[in-house]
Amino acid sequence: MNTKLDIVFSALSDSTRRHILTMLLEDDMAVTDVAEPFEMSLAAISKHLTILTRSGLISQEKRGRVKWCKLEPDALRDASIWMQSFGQFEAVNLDAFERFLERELDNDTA
Amino acid sequence: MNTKLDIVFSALSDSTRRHILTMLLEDDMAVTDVAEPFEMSLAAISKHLTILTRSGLISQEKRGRVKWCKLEPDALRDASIWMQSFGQFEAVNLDAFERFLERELDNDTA
DNA sequence: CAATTGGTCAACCATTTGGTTGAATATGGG
DNA sequence: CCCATATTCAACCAAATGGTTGACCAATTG
Repeated sequence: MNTKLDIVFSALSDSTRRHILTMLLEDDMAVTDVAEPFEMSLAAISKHLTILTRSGLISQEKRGRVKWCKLEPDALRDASIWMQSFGQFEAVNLDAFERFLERELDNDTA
Repeated sequence: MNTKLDIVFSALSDSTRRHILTMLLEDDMAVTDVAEPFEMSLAAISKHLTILTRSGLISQEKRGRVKWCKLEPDALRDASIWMQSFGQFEAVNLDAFERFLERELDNDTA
């Protein structure tokens, strides 16, 4: 069985893809620009973006010859609910989160 | 690179393993009892439990010849923080969660 | 001790994953 | 029209994943 939850968690289990998601927090981006900071082929990034799209975590829209990638944070909803249940986590502290993100971007870049 | 977050999300991306986690919400269980409801070999479940242990989501302790499995919800903390950032989800509603879990257990069993 | 129970290990297998490269397909600009 | 740009496709590859079976080891019980 391959539920939505499988697909979302599996999409999140790769640090390149998580890094892409954090980049898209800033703004929508074209595929080529998403690929720029990574040391891997454009085709590889294109595949990652396909996986993210299948998971619903981003959407892609072609305008002219560029394909724009847009974060779709609602896709995390069910997964987040599933997870929170196990720990009853308090609401997230945004300062702590920014520090966390910096750490993530330093340690976790492809 | 294979960060902690990779390992946790990857552990969560399998519905058998998520089902095991929900079983362990009830109580600690022996490996054989964890395996009982699944239509797969004990060895397969043993592997899943190893993956969950490596991820920190559960711990295992051998007492006599029985190995007890225990949920370790703290392991979800960083992952949950990471996820919440993308949606600023409100604190989880426990009733909604119970409905969600029932759905999960009905649809998502191995 | 012998037999049973609980669990893992090892070897194997099919499928998926994450990457590569080179060709192909739009689309836009001069 | 021709060329450059943006992106995907196709074929390939190595490694990881999720499962199987049978042998194995450890602990309990009769």
